[in-house]
Amino acid sequence: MKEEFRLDNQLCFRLYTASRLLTQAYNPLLSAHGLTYPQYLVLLVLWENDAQPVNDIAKRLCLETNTVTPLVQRMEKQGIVTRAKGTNDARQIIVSLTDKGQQLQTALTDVPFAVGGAIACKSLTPETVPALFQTLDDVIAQLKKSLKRDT
Amino acid sequence: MKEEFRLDNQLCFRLYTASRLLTQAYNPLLSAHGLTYPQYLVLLVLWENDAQPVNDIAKRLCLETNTVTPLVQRMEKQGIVTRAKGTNDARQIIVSLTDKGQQLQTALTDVPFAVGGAIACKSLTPETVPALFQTLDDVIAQLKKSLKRDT
DNA sequence: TACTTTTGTATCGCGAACGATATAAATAAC
DNA sequence: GTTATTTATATCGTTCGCGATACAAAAGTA
Repeated sequence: MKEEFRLDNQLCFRLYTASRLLTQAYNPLLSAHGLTYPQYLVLLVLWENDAQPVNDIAKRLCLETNTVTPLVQRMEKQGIVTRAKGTNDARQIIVSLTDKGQQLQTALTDVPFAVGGAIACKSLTPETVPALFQTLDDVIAQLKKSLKRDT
Repeated sequence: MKEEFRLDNQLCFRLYTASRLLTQAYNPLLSAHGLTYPQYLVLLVLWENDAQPVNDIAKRLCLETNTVTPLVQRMEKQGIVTRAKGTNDARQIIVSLTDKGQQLQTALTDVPFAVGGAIACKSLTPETVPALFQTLDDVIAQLKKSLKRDT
């Protein structure tokens, strides 16, 4: 059994597991408002900048448009966002928050704190978190480059 | 716009993105052999310990059995593993590697190196990686505790 | 022994993710 | 100005991931 194949030596498995479990921690908080985690991400994007085309949302979340399109369509059905043809570019679909979508920000105020509580551990301190963020950002940037190259 | 809602302050979004992109880096290497990343994880588990019940595989990967069952069924169809009723406990399904499943380890020898190359960046050094692993393991352990509590 | 509870898999349904493909609008090339 | 190419979404098919549920085998209890 080669060392490189040991599950405990895999960065990807750790990221995969941490991501899934942390998403699960969000779940009860979000589903109480009829939301999924990816839908919450779309809300975070729109709360920062309302009225964006599908493509911009996808780029911001590093997702493909064929993931974002049905995601946003479901959110439209729930009355959280509206989808309207772009005026400058008729190909674009501009996604905007409805009042309900705006108000969700207030309803979800305590979500970041609740999740922060669920994840709090001695490895996550005001001193270590910035380094962790930096590392993950670096890895993400590097992967974007690598994945772009062999397209 | 509250600071806690900024996408750039979210640990979960970073983990989610890093996990997805790193999985994408595995994809061309694995799909060349008809494998997906979760199937590769099952292989890693079985290469470490062959002939395990579905439940043990699921626990090792922090997945539910209703995710692993169909995953393993697909691998059985591909002739990578076999599924047999347990002898001690007739409820268990013991998943074992076929010859083809064993041989895949040789065929995939260079996967860890190729992925290592795709992800190599200045934030990942022999000095920093252990700390990163430790932090992620800590976060995962903490989340397991938190998620178990409110069941 | 009979009855209840727990445990191990499996099935179902839905929402992601994403590769492949389609379509219309915008842009570039000629 | 017509044709070719690129760009922005959308649709389709497959595989996860997981909550809810079903069911049989095992373990515990009366």
